[in-house]
Amino acid sequence: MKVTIMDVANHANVSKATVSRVINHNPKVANEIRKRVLQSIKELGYRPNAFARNLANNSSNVIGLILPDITNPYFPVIARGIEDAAHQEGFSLFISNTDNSPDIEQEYIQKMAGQQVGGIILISSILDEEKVNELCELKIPFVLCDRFLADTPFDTVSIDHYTASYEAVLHLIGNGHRKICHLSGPSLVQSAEMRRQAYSDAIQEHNLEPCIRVGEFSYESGYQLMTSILKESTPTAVFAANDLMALGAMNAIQEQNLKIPQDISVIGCDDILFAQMSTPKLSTISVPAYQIGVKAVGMLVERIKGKKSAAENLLLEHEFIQRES
Amino acid sequence: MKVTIMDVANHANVSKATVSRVINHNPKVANEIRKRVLQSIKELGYRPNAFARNLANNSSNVIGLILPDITNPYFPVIARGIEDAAHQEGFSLFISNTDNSPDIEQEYIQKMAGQQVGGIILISSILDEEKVNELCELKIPFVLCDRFLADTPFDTVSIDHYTASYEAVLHLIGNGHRKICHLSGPSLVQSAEMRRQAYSDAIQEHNLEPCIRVGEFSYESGYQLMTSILKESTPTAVFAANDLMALGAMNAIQEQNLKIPQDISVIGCDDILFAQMSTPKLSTISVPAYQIGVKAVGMLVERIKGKKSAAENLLLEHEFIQRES
DNA sequence: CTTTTTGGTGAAACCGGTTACAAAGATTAA
DNA sequence: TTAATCTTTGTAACCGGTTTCACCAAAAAG
Repeated sequence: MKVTIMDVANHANVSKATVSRVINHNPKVANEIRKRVLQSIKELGYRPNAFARNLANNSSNVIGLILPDITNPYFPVIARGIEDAAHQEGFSLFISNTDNSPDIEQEYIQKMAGQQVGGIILISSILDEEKVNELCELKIPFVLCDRFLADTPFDTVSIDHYTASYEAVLHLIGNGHRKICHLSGPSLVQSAEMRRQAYSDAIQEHNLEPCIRVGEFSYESGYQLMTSILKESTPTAVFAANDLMALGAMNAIQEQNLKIPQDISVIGCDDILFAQMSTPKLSTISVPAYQIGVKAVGMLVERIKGKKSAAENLLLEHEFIQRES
Repeated sequence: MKVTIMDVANHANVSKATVSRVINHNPKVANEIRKRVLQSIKELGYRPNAFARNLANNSSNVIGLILPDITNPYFPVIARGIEDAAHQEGFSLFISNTDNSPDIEQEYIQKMAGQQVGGIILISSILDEEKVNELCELKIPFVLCDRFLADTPFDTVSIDHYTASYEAVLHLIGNGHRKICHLSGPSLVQSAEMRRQAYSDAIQEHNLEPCIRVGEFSYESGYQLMTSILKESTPTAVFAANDLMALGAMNAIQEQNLKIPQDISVIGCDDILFAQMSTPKLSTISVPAYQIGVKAVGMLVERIKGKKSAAENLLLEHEFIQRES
């Protein structure tokens, strides 16, 4: 049988109120009694029931994390940052994968809301106006991470995808490349959209020929898109929307016995662990994923505690990392 | 203000009991009234309070996952399997990283137990007798995943690390290798221990010279161990305790301008995503990580529902995957 | 030596649900 | 027509905590 606060109270010969006070470090409990209660708690192996507690003070110490796919190497780093920060703040972490499906995303948000999470960190696939309104109606704190609409009423943390990508493409152009392709992510994903836009703008401003292929944020997709490109022509550089695609593209390029970077340069984005393990090592845009997670929790907790009013839009620093590709 | 069951009851002109019945799909509610209640729920945007619910029926629909590090590419796959299966079964998922620290592990187990999780899936770093006893006293269902002591009172899911590793080493020996090194994981981690043992046994049985280096389950560690080995001598094959180490070792080997597999063969373990992306592609032991996760949830849920008595020890099939290394 | 203040404690209400039980109305059997 | 039964609904107790408030004893003040 479970031991309840009542058992402790009886065992220590006090009322449940007193036990509760001891648990919550309420200072106005006589030292002697406090000791007795603590002793009883030990002896009985009492653990307060979190449900009852949360119910009584109408608060929750869990936050939810909804992301596309923990299996994609970019996200575990964010997740880790979130988890570490959350535990630091005394929160537990729910986690859910959406596979970029708006329906699943919706379902999980509802589910978490129903589970009384204190707030949700959302790395959303697709957030349109309508969706945002729905979220507002849930009356739950949200922090949007990594990707989102320009004008949301929520707190956000991310990097400046546009500028980062723009710089990367500029870097290629500066190195004399004139035929630069872009492997883009799913057309509805905001971050993919911004990278694509940055690429287009940079290309246009230099009067170059754009070449965009849209696929998934995966290794296979990168491989396939690149293979299909190589069937038609041979660019001198590729800018991929993320490292996984870049790695896939590299594989496709090498299969055609082309040399990287001599024949084709490749730039990725995210700087996942494996960017530095590939041969040649992948040049990429480094994203402070762990920090994004940490900051997201910081903002969310502030909002949960009601310390914030206006929505904050935080952009962290990115960095172009020149490696061997 | 939050909408409670009472608000709904008033709005629909019934008692809270009836509303509760409607929510729980209790069949004995008149159709007309059911409709009215459902209507009110919609209109008021009512969401039942999970804390109150769990408190009332003294049950929890969340399970906890404690693992070493979600950032290690092997674990997200297990985690994904767990998450998918958990949601399928109507459970939510808590997640925590221990970094292989027994203390942190202990802390998180306590925390989850205090959060009233229905059960815990533990991918534990170190589980000795004493620790196991502590877990037993928590009176919470546990499923041990991937690594554990031989004789635990808990359900377990894993592969046969020993046999898998033994076969891999045998494979190398069969290919004529006589100088085979082993890069091992942390000395206290059970799975590392079993792989090491399998290596030792296979080597001894063929009267070969063992060569074991102990490190971390990381890329850097693999790199360093291999570098130090190469300073002393040049083996013809390396069996690494996981793919990350194998990849690190490959990097070290290639830096010395040695060819894989011509000069040195490398075998890893886990078959992480990047095993197939490296050049050359890494030969490895494929572990059904996703399935491990799924099975773990299955067993845990059965136990939570009290459908099991004896502890079950499940071993899933592994497979040696011959690639290019 | 009263009177007021202070500090510590317990009784009871409350958080938002679930559920055993009683009761009322409708239906069926006698 | 009346008794027996079955449905459907409401009342109230309960889950395990937190917290307000009243109360009492001891200390401080008058």
